[in-house]
Amino acid sequence: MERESQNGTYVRRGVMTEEQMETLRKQIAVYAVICEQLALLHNSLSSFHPLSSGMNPNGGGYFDPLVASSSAHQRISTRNRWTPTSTQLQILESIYEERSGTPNRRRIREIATELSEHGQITETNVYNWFQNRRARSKRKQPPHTTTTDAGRAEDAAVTTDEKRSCGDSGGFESYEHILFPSPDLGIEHLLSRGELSGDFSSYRLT
Amino acid sequence: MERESQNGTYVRRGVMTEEQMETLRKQIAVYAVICEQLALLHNSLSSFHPLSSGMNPNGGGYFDPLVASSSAHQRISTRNRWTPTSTQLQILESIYEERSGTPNRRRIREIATELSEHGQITETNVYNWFQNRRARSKRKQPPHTTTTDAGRAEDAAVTTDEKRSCGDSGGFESYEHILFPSPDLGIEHLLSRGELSGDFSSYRLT
DNA sequence: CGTCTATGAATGAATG
DNA sequence: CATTCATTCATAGACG
Repeated sequence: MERESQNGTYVRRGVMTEEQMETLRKQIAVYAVICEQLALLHNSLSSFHPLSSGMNPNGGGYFDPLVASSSAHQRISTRNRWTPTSTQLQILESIYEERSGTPNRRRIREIATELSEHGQITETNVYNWFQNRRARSKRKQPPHTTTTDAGRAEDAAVTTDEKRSCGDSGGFESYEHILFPSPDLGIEHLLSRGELSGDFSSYRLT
Repeated sequence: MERESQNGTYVRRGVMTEEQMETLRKQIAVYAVICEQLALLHNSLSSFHPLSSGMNPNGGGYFDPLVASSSAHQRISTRNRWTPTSTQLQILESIYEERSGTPNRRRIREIATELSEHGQITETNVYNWFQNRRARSKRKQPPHTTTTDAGRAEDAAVTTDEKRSCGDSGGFESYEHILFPSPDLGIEHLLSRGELSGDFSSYRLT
């Protein structure tokens, strides 16, 4: 299946800041979950009403638990390091956004408890996550202390450090013209046309 | 389990009208497209820092046979990974040699600035380079205990170092791989995997 | 063309 | 907190 990707999807390279990337990634994570849900739904529905999509001819809506994809060589085997599930990540990200301060011990515990419903997790994991998250997002803004930073000014042209440019969170508004310059296939377009909710905070997929 | 319906618009589990089915199918299709878009986008500007205008083989002994003149809008990129020019590499190596210590933030910046004379580079690149360099050289040399390095062969043998590991969360381990298993991510892919995090009914995006 | 290898990058955890 | 370490993922090139 080949996509169109004609002129429409042309994207200017080199215009996205690190922060924008993060926002994008979050959005992607959200869509991933949505799609998973839809996929599951689809699977269960398929048993009643087989669709044309190349599903498992089995019709049961089930799957092979360990599909070796084309280039995937992932081992589901033993890994000791905690890895957040996408759901957990989403929650963590939202929490991170709403309060920039370090969650105190109490808060950490709450978060850990909540997240444990979506997968294995410990308080230490949560703690570390916040530590790292903060430290790493901080590393991208440092050169902004002084206006008379002439010596560094030229860096912007070369290394193009991220410049603070987005203050919103979770919204596409600021980027859509960058992300989807094509007027016929923008996110806003897609969202507004369907019966599906266009707002993340209120969508529900029973 | 059965949703109480006040009017006919509610869906009772297991009983779906054709119309609802159609709606659902549309939703799936729409999300599939969105995800594709996001995936594509991700591929296009994968790297969080702009490496515009490609790698200029300026002064390097290398130049890409594929660099062309930035006309092929397709996905010319995927060439996102920074690759040091030979000149840069030499400098990096020499710096690494002279002070095996840790180049601090300040130093990194200097190096990056200097190397930018010989090609596109960012501080992050330099940072990563040293990071990797150190780690790599450490992994090779340390078995200097000589005689005992025979037992070192089994690296995959999980050295009983069971830290505070977490089992699985009943879902996938890393969301990113689910998201971008391959350039051709589509609903089919999601459907074929059919795996999801078990419960997703209560996540919120705020 | 498929596989292997070197290496840039991402990230959980540890250390000061 | 700021840095650093360790492990892993992903991909560009090399190789056959």
